[in-house]
This record gives sequence, structure tokens and C-alpha cells, in this order.
Amino acid sequence: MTERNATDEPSYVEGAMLITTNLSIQTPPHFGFWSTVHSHGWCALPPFHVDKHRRTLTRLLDLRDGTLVHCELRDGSGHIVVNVQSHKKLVDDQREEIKASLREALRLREDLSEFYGVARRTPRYRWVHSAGAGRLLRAPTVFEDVVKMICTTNCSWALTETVVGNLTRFLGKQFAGDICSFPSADALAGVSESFMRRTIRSGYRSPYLLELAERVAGGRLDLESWRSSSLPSGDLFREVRSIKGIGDYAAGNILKLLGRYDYLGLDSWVRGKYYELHKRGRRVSDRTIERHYAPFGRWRGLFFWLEMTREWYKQKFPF
DNA sequence: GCGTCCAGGTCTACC
DNA sequence: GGTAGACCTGGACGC
Repeated sequence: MTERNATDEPSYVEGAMLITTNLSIQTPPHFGFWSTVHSHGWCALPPFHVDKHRRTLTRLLDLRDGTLVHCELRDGSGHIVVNVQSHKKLVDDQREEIKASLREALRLREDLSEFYGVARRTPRYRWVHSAGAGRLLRAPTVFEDVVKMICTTNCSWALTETVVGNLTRFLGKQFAGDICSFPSADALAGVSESFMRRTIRSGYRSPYLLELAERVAGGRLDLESWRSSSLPSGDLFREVRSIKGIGDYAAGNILKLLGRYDYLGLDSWVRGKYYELHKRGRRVSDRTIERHYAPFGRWRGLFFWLEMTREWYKQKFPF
């Protein structure tokens, strides 16, 4: 089907008049909207938000010209219905930018045909294709993905939610009420380490986050080029790994969000899951886990992650 | 309510 | 190259 836009309609949120624009984004065959949204924890971190009752994913986008738009995504048939709210009427370029950002986040342009071919030939992964699983939700920007990944290291998920929530609340741009954007590198680079520690609660990760933001804001580090990098995965891994605060776990998972699945990105949760599924709870070395998935070649990280999270799909996403 | 212990990745110093 | 200890927070637990 062709992509289409509907007419602009005004509405009101907390006294502010908002313009509503309806957009539609075509999806590839066998795309699973909810399988992608719930592919990992990003959907629970602002400025993403899942509304279980309305069956929507919402996301605040900060466009290149500084315009904030609130997007509410719904699963359509062969397309995604996007309800966009903005303070001013959107022009064509802005509409296209919104659709491009959402395609990036939902990985709609990623060619997974080879991966699905392997999955269909492997009995224990035949469910993947029919579930529309395999696309891992990511942020519209690499900067946001990297910051969030650092915020997942060495802490509970509850703390990750707290820190990311504080980043958007205190350093993002306010759209309406408590709906704020993810902070830009400029905004993050402009605060002190003590503010990060006391207010953002990012603890010892604070200097790492500030150094990252300062390098990006100063133009000394181009994270966004990573998504189109021609570097071999090993070289890209080493480049990602060279950022302070990013070790093997974080780098492996950032590579997955860049479309490279050569690394497993092991943390305590997935190790425990592997022991449970394959070794009756007995611990084994990381090398043993890596050997197990080596036959899947460049898709091993994706097969590994989907096997570890298969229960989520069976339970229709319990989070 | 308070204090203590522990889990969670990464960095750095040291061997 | 491998290892120990520090980093910081929040949850669990005992008192």
C-alpha cells in the first residue's frame, strides 16, 4: 500500500492548543509491531512510552529545526498509524523527518531476509518469523542509544529508569506536562558532574556521560556515522569499546542496535537465562556460550537474544 | 527507621 | 594478559 497523510486537526492538552497530523508508515512483510516494540527494555524508557490500554507506543521527537512533536503509534494492517501532535502546523519536510526517524527506531529499512531464512531452517527458531520478531527497537539517534546503554551498566533496571527519567525531565525540552524530549549532547555537556550525581543520580557514570556528551557536542566524535559505517564489525566494536564507561556488554549491545549481531553482549541476566535453558542452572564460561552460537555466524547475537527472551513472546509481553 | 550487605559492569593499578 | 579492588545506587534483610 502507499503511504498517506491525513489533514491537520487542532486539539488541546493542558490548555495548550495542539495541531494533530495523521501519518502512515508502510511496514515490510512479516513485520511485528509489538514484537519490535517489546524486543527489549527501551520501550519502557522515556521519551518512549507504552500505553497498554490504548495499545499505543508514544515517542516525543526533537526535530532538526528544534520543533517538538509527540507521536502516538498504532499497529495498522501493513502499516503503522502515527498520530502526531505539534504546537504548529507541520510542513512536508517535518512530516518526512518524523517518518524517517520512526523508520530508524523501528528498523523498518533493515534487510533481515537472510536472518529469517536461517530461522526458518532451524526448528527451534521457526517461531521467530511468524512472530514478526527480530527487529530491535532503538532510539532515533545513536547518541541516545549510547547514553542509555551506559545507564544500564552495573545497576538495577529500576535505577536505569530513574536515571533516564531524570535526564529527560531535567535536561530535555518540555513539550507538555511531564512529556520531555531526550536531552541533546549540547544540553548534557552543559551541566556539572555534581549535578549529574546529585540530581540525575548517575553516580560514578557521570564523568563518562559528560565526556561523551562533550566530545559529541564539540564535533570530536560522530556517533551517528556508526549506523552507516563500512568498518568491519570487529573494528567498529573496538571503536565503540574505546568510549569510557562502555565495556564488552555495552559495546556488544550497541552493535546490535547498529545492525551488527556479531557479539552476544553478555550480562548477568542473560548468562543466568542461558544457564537455565541449556545447563539446568549450572554456570559455564562466556566462551562456552559464545561457542554455542558461533554456527549462526554474523546473526549469532540476534539468535542468542531472541532465544533468551522467547518467553516474552509466549506471554504476550508481560512488561 | 537505621545499618549492613550484596548485585550489577567497567576502569585502573598492579602483578 | 589476568586479577583485585573501587566506583554508586537501591533493594533485601536483620535488628
